[in-house]
Amino acid sequence: MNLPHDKRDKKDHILDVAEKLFSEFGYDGSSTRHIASEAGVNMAMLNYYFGSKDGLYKATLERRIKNFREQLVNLNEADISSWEKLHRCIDMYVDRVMNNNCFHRIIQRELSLNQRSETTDFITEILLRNVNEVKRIVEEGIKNGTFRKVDIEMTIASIFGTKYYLINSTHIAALMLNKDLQNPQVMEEEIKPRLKAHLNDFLKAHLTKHDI
Amino acid sequence: MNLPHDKRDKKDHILDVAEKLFSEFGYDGSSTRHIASEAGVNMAMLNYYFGSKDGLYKATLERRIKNFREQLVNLNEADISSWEKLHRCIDMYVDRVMNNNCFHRIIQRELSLNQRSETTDFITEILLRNVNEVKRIVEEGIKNGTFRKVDIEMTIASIFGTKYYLINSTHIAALMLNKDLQNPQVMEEEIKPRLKAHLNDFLKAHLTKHDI
DNA sequence: ACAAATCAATCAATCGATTGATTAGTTTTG
DNA sequence: CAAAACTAATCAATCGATTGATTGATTTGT
Repeated sequence: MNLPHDKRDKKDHILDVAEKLFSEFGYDGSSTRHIASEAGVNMAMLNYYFGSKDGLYKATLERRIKNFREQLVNLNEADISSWEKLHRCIDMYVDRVMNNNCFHRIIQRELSLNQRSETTDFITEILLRNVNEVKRIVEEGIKNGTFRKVDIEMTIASIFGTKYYLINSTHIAALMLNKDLQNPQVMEEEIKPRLKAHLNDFLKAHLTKHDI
Repeated sequence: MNLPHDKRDKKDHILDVAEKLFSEFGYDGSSTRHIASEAGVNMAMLNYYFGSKDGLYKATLERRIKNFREQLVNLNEADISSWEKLHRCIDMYVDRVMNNNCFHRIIQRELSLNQRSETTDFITEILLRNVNEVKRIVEEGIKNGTFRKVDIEMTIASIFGTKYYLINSTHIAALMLNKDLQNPQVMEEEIKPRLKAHLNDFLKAHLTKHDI
């Protein structure tokens, strides 16, 4: 329960706490009272600042999504090989996901609920850009003969699914890897480079045209 | 709202409805009133049959888990190649997951919540068996020289993550694939064989010892 | 064989607790 | 002092759960 220093810090502090609790207990599982007490503020402040619980929820999402948008890079123009594009894309993507794993847990759960809302559509639209970026790179690589012909969509499912498994099935992944995935240092120094290495390694094997 | 014929059918009917709603809205998002009305029974019947909401929840899980246990096959003894073991394992696994995607959505969400409970531990234990089964096959394949040396745990994360992406990120996956993933027939006739083909294809490329 | 007793199944009504939200009043700040 | 920031108290609504009553079928007693 770190006490904030000024107003800006305070709102951000509340958002930090809310994001953490939403990621742990889900939207319905996180009561406004719980969030307020955990953040060390009066319950009414949540409505004062964010209007409603839903407003608070959306605020936690929009804060990250804004950051998301800024980081969107266009690798299309780059005069580099398809391999290099893929390599850089994975590098950026893994960094982004691993550094905001609470946020990604939230949106993952949001997408796994079948109820379609404006929030869901919004998130879907954002994530679809990542998908299409990777898709374009692989398609181009196949077209220019660099890559082997593979099931592109399923390949993408494997790429994105691998990181989903690591950050959304923490319990099992932690037992399997025998690592403490709650520890940020372990994530940063061990898991992140290992995930990058694996994705690059498996994509190399998967996309390379081996002996016919 | 199909009306059941006898008591057994009725309990099963309630479990069917509960499973569907839990998978759609989550545990906290599914009220007992909603479940009861959707199942066409009086609210009190849920407590009468299952003791509590939590009891109903566990009953939905245990019904499938029981089935899970029965399907657990030991591929260890089989006198077949590592490739064949892996192939059969994936085949069984994909079938099982795709045929019970509501159930798998529930347990996946359960694992993504950070709160450890007896239910969580129970599920973790079950799923860990699948992980270890695959792990053993790959380890053995590497040891006897059939497979290339790879990051085993990350490879497993890719296998399980791929299906996870398809059934838990339905919105995005559906847009990416341009398929109706809510349609059971599409899942059965198109997605399932395609996923199997992809997993086998990518694992072949990934685990084969190519030119040194 | 037949009434009495017992049972599981079901219902409407309602319980206390908790939810998100709001109010009216107080303190802080510029 | 006036606006912004904050609080305690309280709101109606909904939550999961329980109650007592009723039904229809089954079992028991004679």
